[in-house]
Amino acid sequence: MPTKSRDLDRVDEVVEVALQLFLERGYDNTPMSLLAKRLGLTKAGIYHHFASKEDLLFVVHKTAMERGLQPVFAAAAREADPERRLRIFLHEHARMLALNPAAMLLIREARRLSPKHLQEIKKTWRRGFDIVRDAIKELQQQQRCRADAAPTFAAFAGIGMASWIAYWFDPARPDSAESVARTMTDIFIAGLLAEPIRQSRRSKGDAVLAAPQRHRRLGAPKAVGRRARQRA
Amino acid sequence: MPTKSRDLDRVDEVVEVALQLFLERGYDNTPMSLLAKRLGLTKAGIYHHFASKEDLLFVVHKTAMERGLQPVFAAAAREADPERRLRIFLHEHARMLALNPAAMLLIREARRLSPKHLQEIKKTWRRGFDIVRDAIKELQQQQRCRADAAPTFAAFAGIGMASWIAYWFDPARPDSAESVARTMTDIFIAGLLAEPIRQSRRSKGDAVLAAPQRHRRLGAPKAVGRRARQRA
DNA sequence: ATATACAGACCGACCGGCCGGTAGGTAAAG
DNA sequence: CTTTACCTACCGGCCGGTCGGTCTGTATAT
Repeated sequence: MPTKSRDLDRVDEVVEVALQLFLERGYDNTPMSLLAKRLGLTKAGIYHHFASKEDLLFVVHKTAMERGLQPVFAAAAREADPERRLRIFLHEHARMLALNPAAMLLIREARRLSPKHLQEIKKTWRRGFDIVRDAIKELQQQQRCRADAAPTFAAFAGIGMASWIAYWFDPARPDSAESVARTMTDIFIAGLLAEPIRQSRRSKGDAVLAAPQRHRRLGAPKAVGRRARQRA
Repeated sequence: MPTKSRDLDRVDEVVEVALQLFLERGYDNTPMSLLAKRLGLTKAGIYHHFASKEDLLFVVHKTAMERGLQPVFAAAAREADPERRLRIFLHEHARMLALNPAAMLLIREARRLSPKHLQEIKKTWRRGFDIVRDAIKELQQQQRCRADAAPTFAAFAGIGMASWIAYWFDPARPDSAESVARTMTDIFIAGLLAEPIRQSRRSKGDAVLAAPQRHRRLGAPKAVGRRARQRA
């Protein structure tokens, strides 16, 4: 007796399984036929609910954002003090990524979206970034943190630190999520609030860094070639 | 007069163009036929040099690691003092990712490698991670930095902060690479060396964080479903 | 110096299979 | 009788990979 409410669930069900599959195998490497099989229906059945594969990816993205990022933004926005706001954002962002690794889809598969859809998704990312950067700006205006760090770079540093969690955190150990989030937030905030100590301008450490080692971008490496060993 | 040396170059040439293409379009989304066209030869021509597409990806990976990561490791390994070693590693790592965005392939496409190849590539990543973690451990043993941070988490924090650069840095503005690297390194080292100030155990800021907001992992969101608007 | 022999680099044509997507029908609910 | 939610059957095209062969440069025997 599949009625109205049951049908609505179907769409969410597809999104849920697609999210999982795209996450495990990657969007490009996930055929619609496999998704259909996992759902116990056929490709045509899915295309009854979604106009295209890319459209499905977009809905998956929106769902993941709503579930993962939006609560983090909301928690931070409630706080007036910039230091605490920053702390809350980074802490919640880190914890979210540790506990909800599905958020990594937002990082990995965003570029498979059509330009128009990508733009919409990026708008949300931007909102989060602005929360962090503005908090840092406020702290600088109130002379409560180092002035030698460009807010944009510092913001990317904090967000990146936390975002990287998705790449290494073991979801089987959710107990340590809190500890990881705490450690990262503490280090970042402490580093941001610290005096720029620059230990005795031109120390030995700086000397090494002052000699900018060139990075080759193109050009011949030694000899990487490996002949094909087929039809042996 | 294409002689011996010219032929060896061919393999590198393929790797170079493949690197570029995999980076721009993604491994799964790059047909061998396109790669062939860019090189001015045919698919069969490529398969004369490489046993399979995955094999090519592996060689591309090895090349990118040799060119991007290895020099960073080497620069850090030369330094005896753990603080300066850490500083050099993070600084060079950040600068490398900003100036050589091709390194992002190592992050993005690693999981398309076969298990055996993936394992080998991961070994190199691990070496870099150990350099950072060990430096932090040394600093703790010498009581030169905060003892409340697990070296593993702190290491991931520092590396993540820098690695994230690949996602946002604009390669068209290479002048700011140095500044970005400097900012991130400064913040991280300062935060690591800082006293764990934990402002008055159980302050208001902590209270918010102490109420761990649950993250849904699965389950029904509000109503994300969008009927397909095809065959309108 | 010329004929012979071989090897590596490469091409045109092709294959089996999969992939995104669709046309047309069916069964059930309202 | 219409709408919704599917399914069966299929299409055109692309994709990784292969096969048989060709061309070119070089090494060797005479």
